[in-house]
Amino acid sequence: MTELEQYIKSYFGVVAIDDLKTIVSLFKLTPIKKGEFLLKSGKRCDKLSFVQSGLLRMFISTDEKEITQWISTKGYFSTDLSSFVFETPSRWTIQALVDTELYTITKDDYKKIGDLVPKWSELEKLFLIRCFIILEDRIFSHLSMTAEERYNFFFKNNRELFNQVPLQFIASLLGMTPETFSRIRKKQLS
Amino acid sequence: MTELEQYIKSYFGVVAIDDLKTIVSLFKLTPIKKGEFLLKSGKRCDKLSFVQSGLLRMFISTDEKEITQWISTKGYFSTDLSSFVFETPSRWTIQALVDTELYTITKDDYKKIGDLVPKWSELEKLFLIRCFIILEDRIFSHLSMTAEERYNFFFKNNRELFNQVPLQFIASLLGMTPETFSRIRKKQLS
DNA sequence: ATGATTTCTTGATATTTGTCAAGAGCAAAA
DNA sequence: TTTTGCTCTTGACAAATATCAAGAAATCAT
Repeated sequence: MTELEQYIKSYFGVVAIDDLKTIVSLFKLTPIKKGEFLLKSGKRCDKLSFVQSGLLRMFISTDEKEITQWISTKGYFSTDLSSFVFETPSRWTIQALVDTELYTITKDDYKKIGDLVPKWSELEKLFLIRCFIILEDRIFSHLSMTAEERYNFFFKNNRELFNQVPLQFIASLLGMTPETFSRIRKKQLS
Repeated sequence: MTELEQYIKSYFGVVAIDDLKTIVSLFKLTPIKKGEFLLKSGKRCDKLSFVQSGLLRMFISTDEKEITQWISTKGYFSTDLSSFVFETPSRWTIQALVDTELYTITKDDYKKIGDLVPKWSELEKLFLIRCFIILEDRIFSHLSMTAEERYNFFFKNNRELFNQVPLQFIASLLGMTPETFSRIRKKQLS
C-alpha cells in the first residue's frame, strides 16, 4: 500500500476499496530528480502532486532574494493551489531537493474524481481544512514568537529535516537569515 | 438583497434562485453589540457567521500578551474552522469591535446544505481556497517584508479600517507593537 | 459636563535581527 | 583525487524593532 493510499484511508476511515482504487488510479507515479523543477513560476500549474518519497521546495525567487514558502515532505501534497484551481499563472516555483517520487494527477483527471467517487468532496474539504490550519498556525507563530522560538518549535517537530534540507531553506521558511539561524543553533547546542 | 446573497452569487455566477433561497434561509440574522463575544476560546465553536455589517476581531489572549489573528469585515466569514469542523475546543476568541450584524448558521444546518443544494460542495471548496490564498499571502508577507512594508501594503488595501479598528489591533494583526506602528505612521505622514 | 480609563504617541534605551565579509567545511564536477 | 563552487559559521557593525515610561488625546461611564 502506498503513502497515497494510506493518506486517503486516514481521512475516510474505513474506505470502500473500489473508491480507493478509483482515486488512486488517476494518480500517476512520477519520479523527479534532485534539482528538477516540478513547476516554474509564471507557468500554469495544471497538476497536483502527492509526495510518496523525497522533498519538494516551494519558493519565490527575485533579483534580491529568494523566499522559501513551504517544503513538502512525504505524505504532503504540492501545488500552486490558486493556479491549479483558477488557471492563473503560478506564483511559486517548485523544485525537488532530493530525488523524489510523486503521485501526480492532472487537473482534468482531478475533476473526474468527484463524478466517480461520491464522497470525494468530503476528502477534498478535509484536505483544505488541514492546510488551512497549518497556515493559521504559521501566521500565529510570526505574530507571537521570536525567530528563536520559531526555530525551537520547528526543530522539536521536524528534527529529521535538519539532515535532509539545506539549512538556509529552513531559515527562510522560518523567516530569518541563515546567519541568525546559525546563531540560534549555536545557542541551543551549548 | 443581502451581502450574503451577493457573496454566494459572486461564486456561483448565475445561481438558481431556489438554491440561493435555500442556502440563505438556513442563516439567521444575528445582531451582536460592540464588545460582545461571539466565541470564547476553550468553548466549542458550533456555528459559522457571515458579517453583514460591522467588525469582528479574532484573537488569543494570554497573561502576557494578546495577539490579534484576524479581523472580519463586511463580506467575510468568521469561525474557528478547526473547532467547527472537528468539534474541538476553540483556540480563538471572537469579539465584536462595533455593533455588528451577522448571518449565522449552526453546524447542524450547515451539514444540511449539501443535501439540499447539489453544488454546495463547490461553493464550499472555493470559499476554503479563497481563505487559503489569503493566508498564504500573509505568511509570505512575514517571510519577505519588514514591518513597515507590511504596514504600507495593508494601509493601501484597507484604508477604511484605520478609522474603524483600534490601531493597536491592526498593529498586532501585522505583527508589530503599537509603538512601532505609530512610528511607521509618523514616517508615512511626513 | 466631569472624572476615569484607555488609546496613541513619543523619547530613551535595550534587544533582536539583518547586512557585510571572510574563513572553514562540505558537496559536486572533472 | 583535485579543483571548484556552494553552504554554513562567525565576527563586526548597522538597522529594525521591542521594552519601558510618560504625557497627550480620545473614549467611556456617570
